[in-house]
This record gives sequence, C-alpha cells and structure tokens, in this order.
Amino acid sequence: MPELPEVETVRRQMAPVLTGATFEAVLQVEPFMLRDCSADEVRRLLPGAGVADITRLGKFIVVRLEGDAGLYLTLHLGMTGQILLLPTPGRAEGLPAAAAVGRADDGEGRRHAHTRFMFRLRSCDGVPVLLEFRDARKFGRLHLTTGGPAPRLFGLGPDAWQGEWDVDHLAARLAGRRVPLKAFLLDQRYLAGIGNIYADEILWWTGLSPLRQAGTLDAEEVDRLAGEIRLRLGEGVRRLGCTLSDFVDTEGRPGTFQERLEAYGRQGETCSRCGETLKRVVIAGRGTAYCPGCQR
DNA sequence: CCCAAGTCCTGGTTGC
DNA sequence: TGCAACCAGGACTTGG
Repeated sequence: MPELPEVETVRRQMAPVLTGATFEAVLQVEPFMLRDCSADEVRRLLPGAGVADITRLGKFIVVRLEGDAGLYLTLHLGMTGQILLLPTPGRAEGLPAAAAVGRADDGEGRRHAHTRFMFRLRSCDGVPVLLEFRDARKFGRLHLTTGGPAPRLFGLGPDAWQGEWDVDHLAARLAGRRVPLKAFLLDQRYLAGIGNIYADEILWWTGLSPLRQAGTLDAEEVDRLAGEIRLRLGEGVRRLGCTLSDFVDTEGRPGTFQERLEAYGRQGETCSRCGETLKRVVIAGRGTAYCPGCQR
C-alpha cells in the first residue's frame, strides 16, 4: 500500500527525470480514474506542457506545470498504484529481477494489463521518457486542474512527515475526539500521509492502544506520538518504502521497510517488546494488529 | 465467498 | 428545538 514513505520514494525518483521535461503525447487514459477533468481535456491540455517541479502532500504527488494557466497534474496511487519511468538512468545493469516489471511492454509491443495511463515526455536533454501509471485495483486517481492545485488537496492536514505541524497542533486536533486513536491517524484531515501499515507501527512504537479514544491522551503521550509519527515515516522513507505485495519504485524495485514491521500483519505472533501475543481487531473498517500487553 | 485498503458518500448521533 | 460537527459503516475495485 503506497503510504507517505512509498509515495515520497516515487516522487524522489520522478523529480530528477521529469523536472524540465515536456509532455509530448498522451498514449493512454483511464477515464474512470480521472478527476477534475475529462479524457479529452487531458489529451488537449497536457501535450506541450513542461514540468516545473514535483512535490508531495501526504499520499498525493503534485506535478506543477509551466505556463500561465496554472496547470497541475496530481496523482494518487490508491492501494496498488505504481509509477514506472522508462528509460531511467542506471536501470540497465545490476538491478534485481524484479526490475523486469519496469518494462512498459513485454518487449514485443504488448502493453501491461494494468496500465491505466501512459504519457510520453521529452527530457530537457532531448531524451524520450515514458511515464506509466499502473494500478490493478483502480483505486488510484489522476487529477488535472487549471488555475491551481486540485481542490482535493485543500481538505488535507499538514504533511505528517515534512509538514509544519508540531505537538500543539496534534494536541489541538486530538482534543475532544472520541474516535479510536487508529482512526484518528488514518484521517487525512488531521495529518496527511499515514495509512494502515504505518498507523499500526507508529502506535506500537508509541506504546498506545489503537483502541484508545483520541481525546484521552495526556501531554506526555501526545509528545511521544508526535515523535514516533516523524520517526517511523522517516524510517520508511530511508528504507525506500514497504513492499508486502504490490509496491515498487519507478524502476520496479521493492522497498525494505517490511523487514522492520513490529505490529502490522503480525497478529498471533509474539511481541518483541513484552512477549505477549499480538492481537487483531477491526477499527475504522481496517485490520489492526497491536499488543494488548504493552500498548495502553 | 471473503479479504485486503484509501477515499468518498450517506445516514444517524451528539452536543452546544 | 435547530443545526453543525462528529462518527460509523458501506460502496467502490479486483486479485489472492
């Protein structure tokens, strides 16, 4: 599941390749996954547009385009989305076999079954670049807007990892909330970027139960929570994301955060901190693993 | 058939 | 009582 660290990993790889590049052709569009515009508008507005910069807010990748129109291309990877760049510098040699999925086709011109969008750009060096958006489950989204960023972004809280928020912000948003703490962390209106995996990990490291009512945390607990949010997301970024089944970077390579999971998906296993058996509950409709022994 | 999950949407509840 | 904020749960998607 692409959460903040996975999305940041992809953004970091997109930025050097695509910044300064120009869209030349729209090769494929999945209308179902489009927001804020039609397929015709994508085909009309994008060709000729140059990439000014690529930023991220929460789980959204924001491609700002040059020109006076205020054109923005905004991507969300949903739960199985992948961005692949071809060719990518350095991908020719020394990559693991998984890199084979990085191909835009099977080598004989047949496109991958889950390709939803495909664009051809030309880099500032004049090199052609294919930008492919694959997504088996079609939860991913592509917004194209003029006159400013996608409206969807304005409903988000500050970026959970790099945002300006501090302990006071977190305390203020927690105050009075009766939702379970896990549901609070998943709510992108408070902090943007935390998903199911990192929510479970953050709570395990903080030693707080996912079932705790959000508004019942004391000052010291809020402080710990704020610290662990930045720490765990930072570790995820450093490890190039978490690959359980689908996530790969723009060259088709998995991340390594999955090797460090303490809670997520480990129900029935032993807690490495206290030895209790990790338990599974459902919170906010999401599978949640935690330790009833040391998460309070 | 059920499960996985992020976001959107709906309808019911709470509290000022 | 009115109303907005809050909260729970279902829909959507498709591969395992």
